[in-house]
Amino acid sequence: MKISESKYKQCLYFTSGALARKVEKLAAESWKKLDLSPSHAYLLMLVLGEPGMQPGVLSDELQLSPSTVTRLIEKLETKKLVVRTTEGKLTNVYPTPKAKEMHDTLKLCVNEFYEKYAAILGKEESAKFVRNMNKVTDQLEI
Amino acid sequence: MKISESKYKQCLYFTSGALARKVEKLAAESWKKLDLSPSHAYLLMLVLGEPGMQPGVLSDELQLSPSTVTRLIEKLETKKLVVRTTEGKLTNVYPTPKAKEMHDTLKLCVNEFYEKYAAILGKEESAKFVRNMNKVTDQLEI
DNA sequence: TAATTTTATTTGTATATACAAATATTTATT
DNA sequence: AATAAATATTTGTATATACAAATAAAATTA
Repeated sequence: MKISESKYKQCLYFTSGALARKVEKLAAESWKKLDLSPSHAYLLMLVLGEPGMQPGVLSDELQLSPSTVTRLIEKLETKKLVVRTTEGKLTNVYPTPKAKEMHDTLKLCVNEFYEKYAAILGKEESAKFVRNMNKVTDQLEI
Repeated sequence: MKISESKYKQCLYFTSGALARKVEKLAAESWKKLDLSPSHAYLLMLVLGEPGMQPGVLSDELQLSPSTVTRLIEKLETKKLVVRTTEGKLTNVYPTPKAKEMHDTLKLCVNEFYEKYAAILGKEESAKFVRNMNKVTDQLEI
């Protein structure tokens, strides 16, 4: 059943949830070849772009709670993709050589994902839609 | 940090996830007084509206996987809000008297939630936005 | 009618996520 | 300097969600 046929099609809760789950699935496909979930992949890319980035900053950038970020980092650590160093109350997260080797492939995956949805929604359309979602999300900030 | 300041602000994955989490939080507030999560509340309202509704139909309406619907029903069962009867391969889900007593309050909660986001986003704006999200979600159907 | 396929539902298991509390460190205040 | 407050991170625990496999029943086909 399409969401536009559901009884709750006018409800923001359902609509945003359903969209996120569908996008999640689409994104997951793009990173499956690297055996990473989208969240892990995005975190890793942030760390590759700025080695030593701290959990708090990652949490801000990823719009995820600090505890979630810790959990994501832990998993990437077991995969030997990042290492943590602690000095005082601060933690720095660094990519391993193994992660660095993956950098180009990661970029390709981002691009593949982008091309996939842009092909369906249209480049301009999807860009506009994303901007609109950001606006709404920021407005809902309490 | 606002999502519009994040490095991934142009990414559909992040954008849709962040929005859904924020909306989830907003919705959860509205149902907290009934000690229900939004998903449980919506499922319950479907069952109240059409007693005997089957898990498969609920799964369709809620845009959730069948197994997730089973889990939601199980929880509502332990709260004595629904009961299941099985005949053959079909299952029917019925609201209990306790659930029926809650019906009006549930409707109020839906309304409160709606008013809350409509006040922030504007009635027309939010309706348009929701329609647009549905369109995108349906397009992403694979 | 027997065998096969399809359909409906549940179960086992895994995941991402968050809240609240705990820990540890730094900064500010008195 | 000692105490208090703020900050950064992690841990314990709980949740919603889904996939894949299992179960069971109904519908179709041979």
